[in-house]
Amino acid sequence: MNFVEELRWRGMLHDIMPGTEELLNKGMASGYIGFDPTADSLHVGHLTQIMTLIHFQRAGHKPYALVGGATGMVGDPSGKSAERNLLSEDVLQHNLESVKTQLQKFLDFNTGANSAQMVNNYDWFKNFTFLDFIRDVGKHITVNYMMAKDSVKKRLEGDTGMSFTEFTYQLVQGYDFYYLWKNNNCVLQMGGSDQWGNIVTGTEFIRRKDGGEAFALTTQLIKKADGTKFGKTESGAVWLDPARTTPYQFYQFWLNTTDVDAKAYIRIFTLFERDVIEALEAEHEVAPHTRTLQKALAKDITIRVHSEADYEKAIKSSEFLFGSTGIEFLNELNDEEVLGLFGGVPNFTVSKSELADGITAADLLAGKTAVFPSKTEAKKTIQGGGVSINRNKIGTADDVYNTSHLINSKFLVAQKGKKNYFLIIAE
RNA sequence: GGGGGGAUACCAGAGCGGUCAAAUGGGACGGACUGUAAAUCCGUUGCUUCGGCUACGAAGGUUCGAAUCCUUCUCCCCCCA
Repeated sequence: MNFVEELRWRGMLHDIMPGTEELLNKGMASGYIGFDPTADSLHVGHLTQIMTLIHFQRAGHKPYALVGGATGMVGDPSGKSAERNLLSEDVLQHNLESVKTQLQKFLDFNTGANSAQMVNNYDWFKNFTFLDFIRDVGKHITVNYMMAKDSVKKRLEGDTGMSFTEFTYQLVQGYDFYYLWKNNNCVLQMGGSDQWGNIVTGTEFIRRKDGGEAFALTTQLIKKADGTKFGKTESGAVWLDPARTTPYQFYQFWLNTTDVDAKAYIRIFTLFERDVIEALEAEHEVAPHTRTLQKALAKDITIRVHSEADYEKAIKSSEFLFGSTGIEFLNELNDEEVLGLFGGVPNFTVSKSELADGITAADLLAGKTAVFPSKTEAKKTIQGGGVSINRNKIGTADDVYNTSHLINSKFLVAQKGKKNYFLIIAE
């Protein structure tokens, strides 16, 4: 398998330094991608980079996943219009551990010569003094060169300015590349297209300091066909951590992909071979309403990020919530089964005795639970016909609900819009 | 150091003494249509016990009345040195 060719047909390749492909075709090479621990979980936006590393390893090369214990302390200005707040060290440490654990799931760390390896740039930066850094690193790169970078230029032209700290980021990342090149024979750094500048600072530094040669490859920034940002939902980013985004929500996110995007995503986020993908597309073309692509996409990613069992559960929940099964179906289930079915759905608990006295819809959804952030908003949405309880549209915000509405004398199923379900448990 | 401009809701951006909870656009959310798609159209977009309450960078002041005028402060941008 030819790594670059693979990225190319999948539409993932953005930019590649001349000579990179030739080098990789010569035999096993080492390459890396860095992940800064800005949160304690990766999100779907990171998935492209993860896939790139996976392809890299599958093509017989040795992938390094770098976690940015050091770079995370500085803050990458790329793509950011304003200075960011620094994270405290203990938050960073916590994030680092979480991100490491997540990354470990995707690569093979025990496959002989091209086993994946995890490195943390804090290890080589922690004892690097400021004076040593400006003498050994800063001296080789001119400020003129650094200012010409897009990430810097934009901030200098903009009206928010940029701190020296963020300005330095590219040198810190550049040194990472040098370090891995020198000590681990790592000749290629990969990343999203916004990383091109930072990566090239690295290859430039390697050239100027040691006269060495290193390469760069970037992948397309994933965008939706309508130009909006990929990986966001109503409730924010879509995380890989099941505690932040449940497997059901994760599955739903992919299932809701538009037709146009699904064609691109199936290539980027799954490992299906070309003919398999083309067959799926053909099938989708004939009967788009069955959403073949979305289902295949959602299934594959959910299984790889979570598990087969999580996928099965997500499917069961989805089939019930969006299928033709009536709400009465719940009567046939015991409490455990109901909770399982709604496992991925946000749930709230209300006191049964309070419910016995009757609670208005507005109070129930905005006071006793957090389906809505305020009663006003709950009322407005109810007025607009956007809220249901037990699949029945709520007429007015003053409608009263009591224990007689409970399913299995325990549950209420609330819906905000068509797609957002909430389980209210009375106990 | 000197001079000038600015800070308004999620964002952009009007308003420049009352009729302003604040135009307009975007975004977001909801509805109709549909395939849990796209496009389109429609509605909502500070909180509320529906009496009001809190809001236009912060704090004071003038006024019957301030987002709008005055004072001080904070922050940002531009030009000159």
